[in-house]
Amino acid sequence: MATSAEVIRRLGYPATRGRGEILRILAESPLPLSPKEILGRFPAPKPDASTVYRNLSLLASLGLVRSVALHERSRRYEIATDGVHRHRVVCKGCGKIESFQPRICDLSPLVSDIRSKLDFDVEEHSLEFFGVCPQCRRREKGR
Amino acid sequence: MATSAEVIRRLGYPATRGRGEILRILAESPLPLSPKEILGRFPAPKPDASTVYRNLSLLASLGLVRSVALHERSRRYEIATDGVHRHRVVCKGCGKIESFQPRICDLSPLVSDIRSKLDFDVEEHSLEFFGVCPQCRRREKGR
DNA sequence: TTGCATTTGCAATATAATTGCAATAACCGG
DNA sequence: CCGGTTATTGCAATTATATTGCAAATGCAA
Repeated sequence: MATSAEVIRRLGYPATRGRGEILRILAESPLPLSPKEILGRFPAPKPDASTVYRNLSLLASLGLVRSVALHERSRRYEIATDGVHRHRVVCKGCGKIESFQPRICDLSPLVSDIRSKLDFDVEEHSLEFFGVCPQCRRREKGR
Repeated sequence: MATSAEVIRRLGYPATRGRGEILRILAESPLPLSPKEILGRFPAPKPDASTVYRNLSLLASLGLVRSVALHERSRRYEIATDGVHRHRVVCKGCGKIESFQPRICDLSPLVSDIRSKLDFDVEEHSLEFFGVCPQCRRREKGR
């Protein structure tokens, strides 16, 4: 099994400490993280924030991480584990985020629809759910 | 049919010029717009940007507009026409955005999955597609 | 038309992301 | 393992996006 350093090098870029740490931090997180959160989890010495931003852009362009848009001010990122596809559920009450791997995620009817109507080749999609978590539901009922 | 001013008033807020214009601008746009683009389409006298931000937040909390996250630096907004459900396709090459109304959008298997695994009540979802538009596909092939 | 509550414009501030440049770290060949 | 080359990093400045306090202006019900 290839280490993340090997993967980065094979793609033609130096495997610096920051790049390895970002991949490790994201791989260990069940939730997508913002650049600030990623920086917060760096072991000392922490790099500059600009380094984190630059590396996230690079890793995203290499397809090793993906950005996740949850209608927030800041972007989040998650590890792009090959073949593993994840979605998120965000609680409208408390903002809690849960990530899950769907048993099934068949959007092919939609993708064909897009193909025939708009002539776009769809390569990726991003699907997020918004709702109420069990805790907030109880709180709402209590009122 | 109720005017947008009536709808806003009925929800308990003064129907100011800015609010009406935002709803009109979004209703006339086939694509979701950023706050800056919305401001750009305002007829003179243009309001301050802060007014646009404040009103977008208010209208979103009232459910009259929805924010759309396309992995960009800024959020976009679209009109929340009752019962009409839309998705977007973004071209990775040129950034072109197309909006479409799916013939079918049945995510109920996923919603039940979320219900049983995470116990969240899902109320909304957000589904975006990323791919290559016909123009960019031709450009790529040409190379 | 008047009075009250809310919103607006303006300026200041906060937060997120990007950039230029000199110092530093990573990598390759020997 | 060592030096030379190249890319990256830290730092500071800058830009873009969004938020806030407050006095003046506006919306609207009576």
